[in-house]
Amino acid sequence: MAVTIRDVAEASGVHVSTVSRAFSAPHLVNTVTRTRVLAIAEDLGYRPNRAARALTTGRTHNIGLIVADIANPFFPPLIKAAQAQARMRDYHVFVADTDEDPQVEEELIQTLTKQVDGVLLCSPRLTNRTIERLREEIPFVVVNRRVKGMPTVLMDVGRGVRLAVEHLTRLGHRRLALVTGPSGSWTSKEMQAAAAAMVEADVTFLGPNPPTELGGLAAVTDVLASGATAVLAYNDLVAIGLIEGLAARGVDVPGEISVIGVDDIVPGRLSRPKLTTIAMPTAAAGRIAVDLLLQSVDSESTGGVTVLETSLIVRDSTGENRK
Amino acid sequence: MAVTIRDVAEASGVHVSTVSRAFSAPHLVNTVTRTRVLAIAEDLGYRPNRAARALTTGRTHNIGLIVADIANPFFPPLIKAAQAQARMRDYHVFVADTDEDPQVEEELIQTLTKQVDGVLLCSPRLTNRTIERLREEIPFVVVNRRVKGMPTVLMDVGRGVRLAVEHLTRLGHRRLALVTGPSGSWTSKEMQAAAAAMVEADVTFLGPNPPTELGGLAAVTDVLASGATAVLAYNDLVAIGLIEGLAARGVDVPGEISVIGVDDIVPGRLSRPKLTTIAMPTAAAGRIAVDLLLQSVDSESTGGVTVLETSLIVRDSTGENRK
DNA sequence: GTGAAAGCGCTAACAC
DNA sequence: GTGTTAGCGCTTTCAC
Repeated sequence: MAVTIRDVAEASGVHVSTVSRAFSAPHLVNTVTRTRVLAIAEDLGYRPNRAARALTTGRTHNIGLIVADIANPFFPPLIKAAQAQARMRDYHVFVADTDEDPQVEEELIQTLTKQVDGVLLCSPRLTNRTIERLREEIPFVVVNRRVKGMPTVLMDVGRGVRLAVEHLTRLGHRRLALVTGPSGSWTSKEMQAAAAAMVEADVTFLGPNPPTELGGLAAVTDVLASGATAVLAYNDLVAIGLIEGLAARGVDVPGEISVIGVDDIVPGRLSRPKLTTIAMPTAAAGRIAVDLLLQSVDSESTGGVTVLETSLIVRDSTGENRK
Repeated sequence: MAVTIRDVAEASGVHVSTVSRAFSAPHLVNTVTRTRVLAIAEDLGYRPNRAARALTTGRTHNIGLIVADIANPFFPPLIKAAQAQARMRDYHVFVADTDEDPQVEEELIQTLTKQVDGVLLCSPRLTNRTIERLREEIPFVVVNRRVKGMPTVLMDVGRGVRLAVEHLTRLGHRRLALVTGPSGSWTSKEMQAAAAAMVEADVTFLGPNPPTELGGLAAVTDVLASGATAVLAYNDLVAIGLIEGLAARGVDVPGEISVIGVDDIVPGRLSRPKLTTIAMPTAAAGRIAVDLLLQSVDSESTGGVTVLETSLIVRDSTGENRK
């Protein structure tokens, strides 16, 4: 077995409680004793057992991060940032993938609950009811979805949509299409609301669609039928599918139709034409969500909504309306 | 506090040890008692505290997964698969990102060690010495690197290279360039060895290069100077950078130069021309690595190398040599 | 400033 | 088949 607090105590000729204090309440122990104990601990390669500590303190120093799909390019930057921020604060993070299945999501939260101080829920598929019920057992922070009374991190896609529409109208586009996402998506609703409020352009809504390349591919016919000269897609994956589908029909992007995505995922930067997109600050969202979570862990904080700015990144998939 | 084993014991009028057994050794307890206890536990919403359990059993039912960079598109499918497999076996997984920093990597292993039964090291940046030393404290499985005496999961990129070269020679290419990766990369060495062994073609080695789009972009001049009509890149990111750089010089892919990548990441499927690539079975690697790890956790298994097949996916970035 | 003792939630001999 | 007891590694009163 690994070296325990008792080994350190024996080696330094003090009681275990003194060793414990040397680590978790240094000011309570004589400087000389402390430095000696710490030195011996270091020497022996002692590391406090966090799980054992958690048993008495009630703080595991772990958090859970639950996402719908790790492999969706939208999430990795968020996971990376959340994990980095957690590490900065001396927390470890369990990452779990629900495969978009609400039942798995609930099960995961349940089994994780005893081992973490809080859970980050990213784009949860659970009902609000269920989330509120589970909230009794463990603090949450929700990302990318609005849940009443719960700390929430949102990205202001509405602003991005306004910027995008302005960008397009400046390029002479008047007839726009919005290829929406899944019907349950908060982001999709926000986009629709923002687009509908714009008077500069005439926007047709096309959807709902799966939030994937295939979703975009399948929407091409409708887009063409709509007569729009510019399309705003639910996300970059859909936008890429759209561009691909248009190319297959011999329609040039941005020559004949302009396309804008949402998210700013890596493939969008790498595909050609490079995608103009509404950038979602996913890394910032991850970082901030962790801060909020740790904060709410030791302060019983009530809900509160943090909204992060989005921005428009103009690349090569948008151009002047030539019709 | 949440409901504990003691609450269940009281509510069911049995001793805690009976409740414990009802969960962890069901066959040792009378069927009637067991079902009653289980029912009451369910009723109370009791969930065994895994951390407390770990204290006595020595099994945390957690594993650690350490990767160099979560945001690198190569890893998410691996993480996803590993996590899914772990969940199937009732394990949770800590995911940590080292930011390519060996020191962070070691620190992470150290602090994780007490909370996990084993660690999955993906493309570790640590020296073999260090890994072997840390091996004393916790079981490892290493992915994507060869470490003596340690269970290892490798992907046979050599085979992929052979398939790629055959594909290219069949298309009439005789002068090839291999844009290598970072000097320390095991995969890069394997690729060089495999390419050097092919007699059908004349291969120029260009590198080392950073394993990124920028690395590819920067290698364009050398590629052009080499006179090669086809290029094999260290990975898809490099290949995409290469294609981009060639396009900037007015060189058409695959019209004038063919390009093949390695990995089969999402952006490669989405970029245009769609990338011909040597597909790395990352999901399978994650799944199998977890199995090996859990196996070695309770069997003191000695090292052993599992090699997974790669394959060539022909898409649109390769074509006939017209020179 | 330090030691002694109790206890966190659970499992694992050992009795009976 | 079930209760008793001890103890996993640690923190936290409470004495002294």
